[in-house]
Amino acid sequence: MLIGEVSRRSGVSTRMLRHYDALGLVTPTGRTVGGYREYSAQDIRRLFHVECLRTLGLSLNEAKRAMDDPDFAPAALVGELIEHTRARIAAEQELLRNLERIDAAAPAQWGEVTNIVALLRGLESESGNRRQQAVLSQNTAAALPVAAVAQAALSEEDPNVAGALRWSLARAAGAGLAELAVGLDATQVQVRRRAVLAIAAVPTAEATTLLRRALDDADTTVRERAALALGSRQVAESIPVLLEMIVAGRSDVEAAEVLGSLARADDIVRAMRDELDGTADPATRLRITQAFAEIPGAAARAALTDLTEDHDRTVAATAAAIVGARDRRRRGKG
Amino acid sequence: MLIGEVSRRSGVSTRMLRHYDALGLVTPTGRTVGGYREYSAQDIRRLFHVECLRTLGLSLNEAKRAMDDPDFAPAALVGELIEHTRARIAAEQELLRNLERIDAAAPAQWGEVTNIVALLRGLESESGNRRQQAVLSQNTAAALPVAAVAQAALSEEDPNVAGALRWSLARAAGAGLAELAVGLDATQVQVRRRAVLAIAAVPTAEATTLLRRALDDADTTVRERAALALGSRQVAESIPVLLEMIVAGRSDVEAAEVLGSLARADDIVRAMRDELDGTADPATRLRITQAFAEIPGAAARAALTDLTEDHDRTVAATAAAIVGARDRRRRGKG
DNA sequence: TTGCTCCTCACGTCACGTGAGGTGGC
DNA sequence: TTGCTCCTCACGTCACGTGAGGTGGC
Repeated sequence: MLIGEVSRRSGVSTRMLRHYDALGLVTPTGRTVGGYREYSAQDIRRLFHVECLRTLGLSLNEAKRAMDDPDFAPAALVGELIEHTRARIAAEQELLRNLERIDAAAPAQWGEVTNIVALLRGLESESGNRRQQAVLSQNTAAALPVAAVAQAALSEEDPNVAGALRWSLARAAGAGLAELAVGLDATQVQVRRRAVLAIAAVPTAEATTLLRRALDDADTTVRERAALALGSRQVAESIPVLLEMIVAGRSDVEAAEVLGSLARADDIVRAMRDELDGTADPATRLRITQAFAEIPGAAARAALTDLTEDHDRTVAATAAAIVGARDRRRRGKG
Repeated sequence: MLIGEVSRRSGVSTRMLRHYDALGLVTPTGRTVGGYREYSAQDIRRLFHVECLRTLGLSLNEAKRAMDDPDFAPAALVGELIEHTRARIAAEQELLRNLERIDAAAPAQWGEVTNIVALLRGLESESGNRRQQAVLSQNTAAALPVAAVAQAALSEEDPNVAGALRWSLARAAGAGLAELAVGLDATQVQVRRRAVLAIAAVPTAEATTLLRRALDDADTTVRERAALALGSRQVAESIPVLLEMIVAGRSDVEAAEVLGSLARADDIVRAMRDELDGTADPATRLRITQAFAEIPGAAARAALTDLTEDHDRTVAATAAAIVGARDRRRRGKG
């Protein structure tokens, strides 16, 4: 069979058939009188062997060795090919992720692309300083790969870097919330805690909705972070958790401050008086008493006046001091 | 900054820095009196841009265009890069699957590898003939990528090719059963039907265990195929389904034959008499009567003798004919 | 004689590595 | 003077594509 027909049947170009001949990979057994290459059935079979090995990723030289060297066993090379292929796939998938993030950021110029790539690479750095710098050096106006930043915020262990990431997301005005929402459903508590902190920094209605969901979280810290954020947003559902914090003495000062900022003072005072009646522990009663200082209005004042006659002398003294301070403040204003 | 320091800081070889210079990609702004390349801060920044674009998979020429041509927008090229990357990943994953199948077949020589690749490619052919040929041309002694063959058997629509695949798997003496077992749990009925047929062809105890499971399948065909196979293996659990087949008139001849081959004749006869008493449909009663012909032993003979006096004249005549035939056979033997 | 197929030789591609042979500044 | 760095020129790698210029068989 002449080279043209071999090429047509095998799909290998005549150029490559001559090249295989030159390498000694597939040498036609004969030549015609005119000097044309003449391939035997055996040659064709050898050619198909070569093409088969090439589809597995062997180079021409490796294929030659595999076919000519009887000691060159397949097992080792196949194992190596598998390993290399896996590594290539992993690298390509990493590249694809980055490309998709760039695509999502919709950069208008190549300069922005460079910035995004620098950020993505920075976020993957081992050094906390580098990660920090990568986030902080972002241009405010530039396109941001929000999904990547959000995912980084969910897995960032360094508190400083995490803070920078939250700040960056907060500026993105709600973009990236979808990724953070996924973090709220994570099995790992740490991820949920990071998620609630990051969402709390986003000043949008969607963020508020997500924070409401976090109020039911199994983890106390997640619930309390959500409550503090919701309280600052004047969401009444946060009140029970905030009261719980005061009772338990966990971030009770912050919780009291947030409670005080909530508009529905009467409800809160009622709930706090219930808590007060329900416990005998002096430390708890004192914390609740101190929390009254943050609540404005007549109801809180009435509660404090009652407390000045409390049987616990420390509570009574504290209540008296707060009432005195309130009176002075009022007089100062008036 | 001289070329050596630039190279050390950027990780780009001096060779490539000169190459970038030659291409006009990154040209150092100045030269020293001695003719040394001198890179400015601006040049270095440009170099980092180039390297960033290269990590995205841009060629040097594309990077040059991206940086120099202000009309060359990123969106289109990034989209293209994403598409190409996806295509490459898909191709690499296909390659990986094949490599793993070859690895699992543990070929000792490259010739076997070629055979396996030819088989794998043949199985993926559009033409039924080619697929058929690929299976049949397998050397009996050669290493077989059983997993691939099993998966092909589960999805093969051409009945001839499917038969060849089952035959090939049956010879593999139980290898590939794990993949076929997965097919038994498929949501698609067709896959489960193919799975039970393929498993039925495998003459091992593990196959029998799997067939028992198939007796509970939601699909009638799957159950009946399992029952026929189990009956031939003398598994009594198949009896109810086989009886059901006779009653319903589905493959009742085969079912009766299998029932007859089962050793526990008395139990079967009792079950069949129960079925007979429970139905008034003449066609069903006739089929059951005919099925008695396949059951050896005294119990079947007694049942037939009773049936010669059945109020249905066709049933009575059939029973009489079978009893007559049995007597002749016995006399012939004696 | 006209197409067609085949031949050899050789350059181009792409992103480099690796010399050879020579020079400049400490 | 001795290292060290830098210079240019150029070949090699890998798997090809694409000619140029020429020949053989129908």
